Amino acid sequence: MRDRERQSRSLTSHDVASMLGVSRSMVSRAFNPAASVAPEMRKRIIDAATALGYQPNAIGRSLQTRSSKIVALVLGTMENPFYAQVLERLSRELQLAGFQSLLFSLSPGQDVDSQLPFLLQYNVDAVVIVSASISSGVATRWIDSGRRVVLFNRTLPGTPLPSVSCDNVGGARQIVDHLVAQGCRRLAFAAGRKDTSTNIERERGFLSRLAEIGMPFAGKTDGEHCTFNDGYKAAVHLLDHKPDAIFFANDVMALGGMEALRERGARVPEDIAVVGFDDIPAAAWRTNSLSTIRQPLDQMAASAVDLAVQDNQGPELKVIHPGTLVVRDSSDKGHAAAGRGDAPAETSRMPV
Amino acid sequence: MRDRERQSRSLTSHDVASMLGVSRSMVSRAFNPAASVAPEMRKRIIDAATALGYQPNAIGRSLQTRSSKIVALVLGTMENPFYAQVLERLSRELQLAGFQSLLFSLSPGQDVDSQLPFLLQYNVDAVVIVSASISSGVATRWIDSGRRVVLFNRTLPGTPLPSVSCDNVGGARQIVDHLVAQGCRRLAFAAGRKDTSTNIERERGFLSRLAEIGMPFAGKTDGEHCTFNDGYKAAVHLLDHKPDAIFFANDVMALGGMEALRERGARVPEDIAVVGFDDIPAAAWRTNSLSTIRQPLDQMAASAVDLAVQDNQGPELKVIHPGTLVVRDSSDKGHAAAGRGDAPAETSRMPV
DNA sequence: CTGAAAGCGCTAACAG
DNA sequence: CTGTTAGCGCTTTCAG
Repeated sequence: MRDRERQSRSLTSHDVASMLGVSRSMVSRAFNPAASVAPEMRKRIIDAATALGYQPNAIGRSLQTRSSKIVALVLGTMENPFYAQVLERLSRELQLAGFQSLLFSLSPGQDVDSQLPFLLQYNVDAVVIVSASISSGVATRWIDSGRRVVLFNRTLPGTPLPSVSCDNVGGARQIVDHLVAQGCRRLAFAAGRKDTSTNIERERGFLSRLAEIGMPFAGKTDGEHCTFNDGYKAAVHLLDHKPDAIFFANDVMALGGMEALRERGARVPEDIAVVGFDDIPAAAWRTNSLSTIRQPLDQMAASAVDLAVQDNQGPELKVIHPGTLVVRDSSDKGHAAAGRGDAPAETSRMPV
Repeated sequence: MRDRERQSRSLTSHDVASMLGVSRSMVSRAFNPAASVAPEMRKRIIDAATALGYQPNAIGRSLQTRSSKIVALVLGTMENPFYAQVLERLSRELQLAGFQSLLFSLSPGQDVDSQLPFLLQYNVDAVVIVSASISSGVATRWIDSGRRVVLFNRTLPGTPLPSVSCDNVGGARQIVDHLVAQGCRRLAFAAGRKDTSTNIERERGFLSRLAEIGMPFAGKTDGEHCTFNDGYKAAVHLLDHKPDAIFFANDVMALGGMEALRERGARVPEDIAVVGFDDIPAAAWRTNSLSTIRQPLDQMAASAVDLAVQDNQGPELKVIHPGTLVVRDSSDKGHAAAGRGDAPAETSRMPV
């Protein structure tokens, strides 16, 4: 239908400009909605550009504008499927806002600091740190360099770094109330990594709510990591404390824990109720049917993108989204051993 | 210890050059190992640069060299945890080779074509397409533009696009042999999406091996997608055919299928053996203990990076890595109902 | 081995 | 509204 170039040298604004007998500035302006250009002029340029297959070169533009329209996403291991979801939402949300995502996958043990020079080299407009640790020294150097840093599901005490996270404290408190309402009286907590703010907050919420209602807690374990295996081991240890409910720091651990419980002959939820945190896809699989706190990923991703690239330097430097308690079989004594339908239990009962 | 700038304007090669009384060219050369520079001169420059905190700006360099040192990673949804692993390995491998990864997460139904203009804008050196469909028209346009396109776990018949994948046909054949050795005689196949090459190849291997050994197959289902739910439904349907073994097109489906089987009272593996494909982390969880074909991700990622950025324009345009059969409880009739140890079954028995 | 000059592709300030 | 001019930060001939 229309001609198409076959040369490998890419076109420049000069090419389309000279073909139309206008200046390079005009084709630049034509692609900038905010620039004032005669409507028919703009149309003529855009038409010619599309016919030729011309697209403004982002590298050239970045050099001039000092903005690459790229946001760096830094994350550690993705052993926890929750982070795969986070990554997906964040990058989609960024695309919607006209940004691209540069991915930095850190090897275990490696911290952000070592990769920072590379980020700087690419003039990224902002950095979203998802599941990795950053030292406060580096963080302030970043802020000084004028770039924005946003922490996702992490907070860094002592630095004014904007962050967005789920209400871990509130979620844990919801869980306590739910378990107590189910008739549980001996609640235990299986912690993940001690040095992550998510884990610390979930534990704090759990303990504080228990204290408020005057109920002693049955026991807790400290974990090295947050894996299926850690959950398994935690459950084995916690069995010594004879709990009637265990709150695991995240879903992956809870799944491991449930397996241990089943093997030891403890029925879930009749003998021991189990609740996790995150609402990963596997939690909804009816094999597991794990009660959990659902993190509002879409809203969290949107907030993160706002903080990273929108220039609403508003007051909300720490955005906290409430999570939703999703009650499934693992903690629902009322429905325990009730009849099951024909389709997998992807739908779940929500609390009233 | 050493002084550190606190200005937000970033340093340029000019800054360090003028401080040392040399030309900008020299500092550029100092950072290029291939350039000929007097050793002590290079040291002087590098020292000054590090003291100042100077790093060459990648955008400026890209403009000049026409190489951004960025590779685009295109992928669809990450509902299947296998792709999270793929992403992680690919980006790590790229970093090792000195490249950064630009991530393109496509919404369901969206194809690569629509995002292509953006990729072009950033002068990415190559594109690795992981789990998405690309039209052959677009593919050839890409090749014409001089950039390299590599398909990961996908092939696009009719185009000479380099690809790297696991030996799906061979893996499926291994599975048939294994199941037959276990005494199974009525093998069924639960397919995933009909339009993915992985699914097609796995089915072909399965059927061809059955034909070779003269064994009829017990039945198969066609899936719309590749989810847990699809596996569940497939298992329900396949039960009508009274199979004694089911090969699911991937692990996620197999997990869904096993759940359906358990609910219907079919014991795994005693009544029905189950095998998946991919070896996602959840397959090793002892809850599931799913036999599967492990894809050699590290090697596959390395190959993909080679094809994408190394200039070994060798003959191997289609790299196929063999998978490894991992036998776990779900297909191991010999060990079925055997005693279990104290630790989760992360280790697995390999075939002799 | 080093310096000077040119230019990658683009946008923005300044005139008209 | 449009053209001209001047760089963004870097590498790369080309001379010396």
